[in-house]
Amino acid sequence: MTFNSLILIWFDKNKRNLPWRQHKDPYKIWLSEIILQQTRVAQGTAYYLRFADTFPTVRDLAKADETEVLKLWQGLGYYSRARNLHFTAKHIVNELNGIFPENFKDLMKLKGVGEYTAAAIASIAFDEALPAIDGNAFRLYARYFNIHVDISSPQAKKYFFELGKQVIDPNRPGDFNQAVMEMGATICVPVNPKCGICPVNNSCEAIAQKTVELLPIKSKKVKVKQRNFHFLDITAGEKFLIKKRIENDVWKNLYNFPLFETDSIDQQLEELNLNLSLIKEHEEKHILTHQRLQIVFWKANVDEAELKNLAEKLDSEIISQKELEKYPLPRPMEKYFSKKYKV
DNA sequence: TAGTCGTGGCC
DNA sequence: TGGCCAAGACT
Repeated sequence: MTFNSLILIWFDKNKRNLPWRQHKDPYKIWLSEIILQQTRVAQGTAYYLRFADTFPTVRDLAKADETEVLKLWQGLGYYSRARNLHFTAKHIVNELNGIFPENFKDLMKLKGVGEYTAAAIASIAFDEALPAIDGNAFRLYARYFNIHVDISSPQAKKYFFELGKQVIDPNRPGDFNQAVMEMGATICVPVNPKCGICPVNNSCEAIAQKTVELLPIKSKKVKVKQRNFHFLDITAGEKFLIKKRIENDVWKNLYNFPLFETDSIDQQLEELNLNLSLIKEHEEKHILTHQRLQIVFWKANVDEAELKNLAEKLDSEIISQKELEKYPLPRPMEKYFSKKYKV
């Protein structure tokens, strides 16, 4: 039997019952694909259910404020996905008359939709026979065909896309793409792949050549930058300061305490002529893909007049605990508050 | 095109 | 523990 018929048979028998597989609504397919970018099904599913429930149609999403969308996205990471999701929803409603693009070429024009996502939506929602090449597809194809092309090289995408076009099942392109991904996510996993129960182990070239553990080849390594964050929890009674992150940096358009990024918080306060007595409340390191953040939470109790004064100086807002439900927060801030207000 | 963007799970 | 990686896209 051929590669595609074997994995489709396997998929029909073993596919997981995931909520976005219950319909062909392109909006919901798009929503699920954006949420699942660089995200495991186990982590993304709850977010998908919340979004689908809160915004059942693209018009509902377009009507929302970006802050509301980011709040619902809080904790999922890669927040540009949420910003682009919202931008694109408005674009579809306002410029495309609320009609979702129905082919790969037009889907590619949407912000936040690249080759993978366009192919996934086109194949799943509109039966267009184009391969969706994600990390799973790279790995499964690299092993099955014993391909030693560096998947972090620019040519790799094109190479695997062309390969995928040759093996995709034109009658069931959406199921084929999902079968490839599901195989990669559950059988052909990066470490200790389950070759013993793999439906294509008889014809897998990497098994034959004993190269399974070597593939796929990926040369690019990430450089990790070290940063020191000092968050200031400046409170007067129930109120404290919070500030929107508008710069192009991590957590853009989310909110955090007034922040000083410095080796010496004392020196920083002196330079700004701020006379604050700070108590170290909490310290932790927070790991991001390209950054290692050393975070210190400082607390300062002030009176209401001083809080107002500092809000102006630090370009911040004054809010209270109850209002936090509207403010999207980076994970460390979320954890800090959940500890602070714990019963 | 190389760097950047989160969080969590696994070994 | 630390490194790797996940249904990638943007600049």
